[in-house]
Amino acid sequence: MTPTGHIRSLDKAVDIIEMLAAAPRGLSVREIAKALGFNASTTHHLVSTLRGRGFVDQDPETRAYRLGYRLVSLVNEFVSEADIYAIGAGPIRELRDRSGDTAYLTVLQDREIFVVFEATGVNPVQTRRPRPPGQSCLHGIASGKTLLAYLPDERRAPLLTSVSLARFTPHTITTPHELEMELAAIRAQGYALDREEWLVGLACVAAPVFDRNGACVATASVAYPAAQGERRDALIGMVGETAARISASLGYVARGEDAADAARVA
Amino acid sequence: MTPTGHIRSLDKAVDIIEMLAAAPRGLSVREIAKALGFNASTTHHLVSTLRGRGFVDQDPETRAYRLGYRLVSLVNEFVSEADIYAIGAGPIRELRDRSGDTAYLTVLQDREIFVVFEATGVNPVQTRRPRPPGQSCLHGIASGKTLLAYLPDERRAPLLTSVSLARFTPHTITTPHELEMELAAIRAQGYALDREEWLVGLACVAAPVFDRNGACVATASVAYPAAQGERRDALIGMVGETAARISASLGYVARGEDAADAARVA
DNA sequence: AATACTGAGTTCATAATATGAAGTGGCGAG
DNA sequence: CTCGCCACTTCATATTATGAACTCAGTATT
Repeated sequence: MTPTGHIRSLDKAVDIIEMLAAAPRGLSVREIAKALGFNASTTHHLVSTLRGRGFVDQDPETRAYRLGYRLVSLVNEFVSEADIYAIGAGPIRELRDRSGDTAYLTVLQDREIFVVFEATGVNPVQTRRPRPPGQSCLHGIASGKTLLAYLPDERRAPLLTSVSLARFTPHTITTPHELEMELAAIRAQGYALDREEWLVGLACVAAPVFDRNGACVATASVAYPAAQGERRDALIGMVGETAARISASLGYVARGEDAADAARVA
Repeated sequence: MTPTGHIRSLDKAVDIIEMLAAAPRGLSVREIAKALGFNASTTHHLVSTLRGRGFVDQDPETRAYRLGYRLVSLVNEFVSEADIYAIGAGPIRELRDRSGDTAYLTVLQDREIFVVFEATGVNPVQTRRPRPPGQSCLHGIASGKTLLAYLPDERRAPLLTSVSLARFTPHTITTPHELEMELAAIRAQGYALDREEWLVGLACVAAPVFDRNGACVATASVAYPAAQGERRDALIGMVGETAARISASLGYVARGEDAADAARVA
């Protein structure tokens, strides 16, 4: 169970940080110690060390501890400097390792889909075809449909009217109405499928990646042989987890209602 | 020097986290160990423990370590749930303890200034006066001027035209032009002063608090006897630090140019 | 007003554990 | 093929985190 060289005191410190993160109003040493089953003295030493580094703040009057400004600013500086590629490559490779399929990280640039990173899998699927020049394929692949689905209305509308809904296979969506229905379905379920719409024999699953402002800035996706239809649900799960993880690394927080929470006042 | 019960391994882990936060592209175990002067094995144990908790991510191919999604999401959840009061009260109390003066945390609600939290100091200053009903005092106090100064133009303009620039003392700013000049100066220097503009004998220093979107959502301020003019510069420093710290806790990152960095692609 | 709680922070002997030198295995360069 | 580099593991040992008991201060109870 325990990996080699697990450092206990650090593990405890992480427990404390996790606990404090879930308690915006702050906690006393005693509360932490009791909840986590630590000795009060040990807890105090740990918290005090964290406080010395600004990872934890203490209210000088109530003596309650709370997540510290240093930790918050550290993470936020990291998030604002990190780019999609640096953060996404690792999880996409893990997705490839878990699924065995080729996994992709894609973004929308201008009106073209762009593969930021690709981790080639061991399962053999043909995923490339001669690219008709000037023809966008946003409507024919899972990642393209995902990027379209989560685009703000004012950007999606012009794109939809100008994009040619070229047919690639018998399954390609070729009418604006069908496409709108499909995009709505994608938003409702949180992932997109490609059922041999771009290349016969090729199936895909894609899920949206959000940044800290809740904008869909990328997709995670895998391509697998359409013949292995029974793997679909498992892949949906994996792709969703991967996308959620990259989103979290970008500072995305799933919100209940709106984003105004952050600025609310007691 | 070392506070009681300083836990070394945790301190080292914090060093590692700080280092990783400054390296969005990731670092190898060796690089970390060399830079921090740790044994490679020790470093590996620490990093491995952090990885086990998701505080650090490892690229499965390059094996480079990077700040982990769990840590990022933890902090961002904390930030979006925490409110100004919970985060600001501690630092404001510390400001009071450092300065000896009464310290305030204020916000703008509708068109009125509202004291979210007040830490009463030991230095005696009269800070209250009979409040003329219906009369706003945004233009007469340091925190009010700060809130006005950092308001987006479209919100400031209507407020400035509707606010009555009532005179409270001989030093009160009473013309729209003077006020505009003052607000510009406040934005340029990053803090505001009140030179007996509201109450004779009362001086104030205020600095803006920003949230993660860069909006000024509050101010930190202190009130001190105008007779102690020589303390002004020291107070400006303290108030500025306090405000910066609260801003950092709210997820604010001072940005070089614009806020689009977060969404940039490699 | 005196007493008993409760909780933060400290102390210190000791058991527990992080440490780091040396070693393994895997990968890439020459 | 060999060498060197690096992530990772091992394990004996010295370092260090641990926790029972304590102090101190504030607050509730009698």
